[in-house]
Amino acid sequence: MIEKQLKKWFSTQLLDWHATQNKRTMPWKGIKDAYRIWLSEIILQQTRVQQGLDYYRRFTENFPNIHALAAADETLIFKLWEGLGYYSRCRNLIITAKYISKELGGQFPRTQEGLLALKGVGNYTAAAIGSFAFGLPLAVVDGNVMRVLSRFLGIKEPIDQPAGKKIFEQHAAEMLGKADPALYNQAIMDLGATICKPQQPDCQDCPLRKKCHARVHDTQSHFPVKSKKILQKNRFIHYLLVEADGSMLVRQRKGKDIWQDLYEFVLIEKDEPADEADLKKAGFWGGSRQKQTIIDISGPFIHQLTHQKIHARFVHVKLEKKIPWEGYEWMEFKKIKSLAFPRLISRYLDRHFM
DNA sequence: AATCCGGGGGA
DNA sequence: TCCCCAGGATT
Repeated sequence: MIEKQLKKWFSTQLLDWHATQNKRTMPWKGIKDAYRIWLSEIILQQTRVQQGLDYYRRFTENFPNIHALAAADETLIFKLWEGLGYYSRCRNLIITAKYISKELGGQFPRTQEGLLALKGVGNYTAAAIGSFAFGLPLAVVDGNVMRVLSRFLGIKEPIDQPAGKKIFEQHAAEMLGKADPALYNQAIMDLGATICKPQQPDCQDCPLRKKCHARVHDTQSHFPVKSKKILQKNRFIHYLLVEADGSMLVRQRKGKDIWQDLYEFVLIEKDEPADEADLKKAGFWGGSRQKQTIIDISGPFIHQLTHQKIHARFVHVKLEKKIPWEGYEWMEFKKIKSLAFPRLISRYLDRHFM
């Protein structure tokens, strides 16, 4: 149980800092439009504000309201999401837009349970939408909040385990300044992002420094505690860009692997990297084909993901005419430009094609 | 509870 | 390199 006095001091200091010192500005800050708040929160999941800004701008320009998004072409939505990562967010965005537009008449749920029922909306996002749009007394718990609270209260529960996460949610709910939940939530996240940073926090500028456990004990770097280390896998993928008559072979990725719903070219994955001689053999790509001209063989691209290190090479070949290719379809250049590709591929395309 | 899902930027 | 970002879904 946290002392009432301490909670009061915490939120008072926080809100005073927010009103007088906090210079952070963002397009969605302070607005009450649930659609735009939801959109910004989905974009910002595990994504830095700086990285999300342009995506937010493009989405709001193309889809000014929930009905516009619900009625939009999926391919275009994915194209606008291209490069942002975590593509299931985009899939869920589409599902939720249609659901709210068609089933709820365009009105967002105004309760925590209703918000949590939306695809792609978890505890954090439900609290964010609920407090920002509707003033519900729900405490947001994101990476910023857990860092601030772990340091201030000296909480050593690991933030990357469900049990620890629950502890933080309980503390966050208790600390929440209920007079203005939206303002409080905004303030604590901004403080975490600009002052109480992961490395080298600016404690001298922090309004909470006098009673901060980590500051008092000079143990800022010990918080928050994480228990797991991420295992990484190496993958060796080779893309054959088959061109004929102004078209190329592509397919949409399905299944549980990375890049679900995005497009790709003819994929050959091996346990080891292929050398240039392999890449020139038709057999490497699955059988003998008609006469082909190799236009380009790229050097290795390294593409680093959270759980995987991908080693990729591209081979661009030209055929005299289009032939069927199991699992892939021929698509004109013009249409290819409207498809969403993984960053790995779009980087190659930017450099060699479009 | 453990694991997976992207891409980028800062130290 | 490593860390971590306005997390959530799946297994």
